[in-house]
Order: sequence, then structure tokens, then C-alpha cells
Amino acid sequence: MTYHHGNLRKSLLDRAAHVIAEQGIESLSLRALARDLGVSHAAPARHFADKTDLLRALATEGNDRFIAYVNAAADAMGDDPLERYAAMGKAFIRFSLLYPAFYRTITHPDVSAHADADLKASAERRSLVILDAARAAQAAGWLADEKTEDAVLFSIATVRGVSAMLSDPLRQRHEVDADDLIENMVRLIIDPQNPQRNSIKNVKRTKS
Amino acid sequence: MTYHHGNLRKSLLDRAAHVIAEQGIESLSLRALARDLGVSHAAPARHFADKTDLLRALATEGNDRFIAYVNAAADAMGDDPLERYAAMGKAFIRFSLLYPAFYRTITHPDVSAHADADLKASAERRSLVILDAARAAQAAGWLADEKTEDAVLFSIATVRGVSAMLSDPLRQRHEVDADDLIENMVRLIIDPQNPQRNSIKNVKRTKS
DNA sequence: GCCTTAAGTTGTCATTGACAACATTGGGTG
DNA sequence: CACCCAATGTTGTCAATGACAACTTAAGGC
Repeated sequence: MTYHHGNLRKSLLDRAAHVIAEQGIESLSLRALARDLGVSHAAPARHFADKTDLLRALATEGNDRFIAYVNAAADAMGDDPLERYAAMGKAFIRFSLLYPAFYRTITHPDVSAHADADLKASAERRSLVILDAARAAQAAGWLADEKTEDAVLFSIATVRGVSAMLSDPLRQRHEVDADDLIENMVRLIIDPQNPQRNSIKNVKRTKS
Repeated sequence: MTYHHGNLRKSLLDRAAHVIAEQGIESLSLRALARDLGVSHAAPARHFADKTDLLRALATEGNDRFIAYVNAAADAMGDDPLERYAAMGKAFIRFSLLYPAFYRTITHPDVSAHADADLKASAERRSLVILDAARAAQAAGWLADEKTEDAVLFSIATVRGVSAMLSDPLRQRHEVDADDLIENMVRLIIDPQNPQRNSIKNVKRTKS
């Protein structure tokens, strides 16, 4: 038993992520965390000023992981902007299911409300990744008539809502394959196979 | 000062809704509630077994208010199923902004996780209201090719996501008119003026 | 090798949720 | 009409928690 833990900060974050994934953010207790790591109840204070500070750090890390995960999915898809944007939408939802602790922390209102500069910056980076991809998709015809801001809000809102509903304990009756569901939901936002489905202007043009 | 408060249960629920709207669910404290109402710290226990029990009751009431609010919006719109469904979508988002306490409680994972029979029943009623309206809209051409389950999930997810993002402290930069935004978002789900926008089958048909 | 300082510890306090034991009151019943 | 009893509210207490203060250890730069 060494007096100094060695890597307490990272251990705290890891353990916190584990607890949050298992029992939710509400059940997170700094003292329980300390106990789990075999460390005194005040040790966490050396690394995180208070509980919110730990959650802030977790959310910041979560944002960066999110960006990496979503970018990887887009890059794996190739160059087509529509396919890339669709892949990012699917990756968004999968990230929320794969790393529920990070996702819940990122979207937790109480954490956002007490964001510091680091967290705000990472949230900004995250927004930009989506925004850029959305612009490219619009240039390729997706919702070409909509303001970019609206198109982005619409698509993020939808995947965010799907993520929330897939994690909602009261809605777990879906025994449907999650992958099929995700595929369908994203196709309703952007369908690379049917680009004209995505633009009101195009629809009108084919009519006249 | 009477020994008996007279209407403590309702007062607790009202005050709790007020506190949640102001400071969020996390900040809710039974003892603070009791203090606010000039009652002893153990009085709430006579009406709610524990904190979750109070939130459960609030969520159940919230579900019923939600149903009434959304139904009223649909009925105000007339008989057209597409217009009705669009009105319900807008009402969903507005409800979340107008009654944030109820909305946050309804969608709070911790509350859902500890739902009792009453809460489950009210959530079920709420789902049915949407489901019926969605079926009618599909019969009128909206996403006619999609499974009803998918169409419902898509539309609820989107309005739910919009609600979440409009309440996200980190995204408050929108000084856009909320009504315009809501209008646009719902139009992207269902556009009564352009029904063919809503169906992949129709799009294909106009092409051939 | 020292000694500064980051990292960890023990101790304490106020707040909270939960529970137990007791007090008050009003309405139904004999 | 009086009684009593169940609903409602109160005081007291406990364990858990977050936060803070004062003290201790050891690790790395000089």
C-alpha cells in the first residue's frame, strides 16, 4: 500500500464513468468513489474542487471522445457528403448507447449549466464538426432550401431524441434490432439513396 | 396558524414544480420544501414516502397535463390529420418550454426508472395519444411507407430533441424567435402544405 | 541530501433523506 | 353528543454526503 495512489485523477474519472453507466449520475458520490479506490474521503478534493468539477472534466473528455468517434465513422464512409453525414448521425446514436456515462454527462443540464471555459470549448468543437459536415451535405442537396442552422438543429435534435428514447427505461419494450432502428431513423433525416426526398425544392421541381 | 396545513400535498407539488423550474430537479430538497411551506421537516413524509415518490406524482400529473395540452392544440386545428399532427408536434415543444418542471420530471431517467403503476399508465396514455394521431397522419399520406412505429419514434424523437436543445444552457445563443424555430422544425417532420415531401413512395412516383 | 510542494489523511460541520415516537385534530360512530 | 381513532403534523435522531480546515507523507528538482 503506497501512500500516494499514483494516478488518482484518472482512476476517479474511470470509476465515475463506470458508476454513472451502472446507476446514473444522481447516484454518484465522491465518498463512495474514494472508498472504491481505497483512498480517504477527502482525497478526491485534491483533483476536483467539487462534484460538479469532476462531472465537468468527464463531460470535456466525453466531448473529445465523441468527436473522435463520429469523425472516425465519417472517414470510414468515404467522401460522399450525404453518406458521411448519415454515418455521423448513426455514430451519434451509437456513441450514446456505447458510452452512456459520457453521453449522459455531456447532455446533463446541471453540468452544462456550470460549464467552465474548457467544457465550453469542447462543446464548441463538437458543434463545429457537425456544422461543417451539414454544410457539405447541404451543398450536395440535402435540405438545400433550409437555413443551415435549421437543418443542423433538426438533425441533431432527432438523433438526440432517438438516443434519449433508446435509453428511456419506460420505453424499453423495443426488442427491435437497434441497428435497424438507427438505420431507419437516420434515413428519415437524410437518405443518400434518395437525395430528392430531402429537399422541398427538388420535390416541387419534379412536379412542375 | 393551524396545526394542520389543510392542503399540504398539493402545496408540496406546486412548490416542487416551482423549485424545479427555477433550479432544476437536482436542487429539490424535501426539507427546503417543508421550510418554504412553514411546516416541519418530516411533514412531507405523510404524503410522499420519499423524494422519488413526490417526483413520481409530479410526473404523473405532468403526463395528464401534457395530454390535455396537446389534445387541445390538435382540436383547435380542426380535422385534417396532417395539420393535427403538426399542431401536436408544436404543442409538444411548447409544453416543454411552458412547463419545464413537468417536462423535465416526465423525461428524467431516474423518475422513469422508478415508475409505479400510475406513472406507467399515464405514460402509456400519453403514447397512445401520439400513436393514434400518427396513424391518422399516415393514412393521409405522411411517411406512408414507414412502419408506424418508426414514424412515431422519428417524430417524437425530433420534437423531444428540439425541446432538449432549446432548454440546453450551452445552446442558448439562439436569439431566434422560438415560434419560428418550432414552426420550421415541425415542418421538417410533417409539412401539411407539401404532403409529398413526406413520403418516399410519392417522390418516386413523381419521378417515373 | 534537502526541502518545497503536490498528494493524501484525519477531523469536523451543516445539510439532507429516512425513520421512529409522540402530539393534535376533525369526522364518523356508538 | 361525546368519544375515539385515523389522518396529519411535530420533535428527535441517525447515517450519508459534500465541503472545508489542519496536519502528514513522499517524490522530484535544486
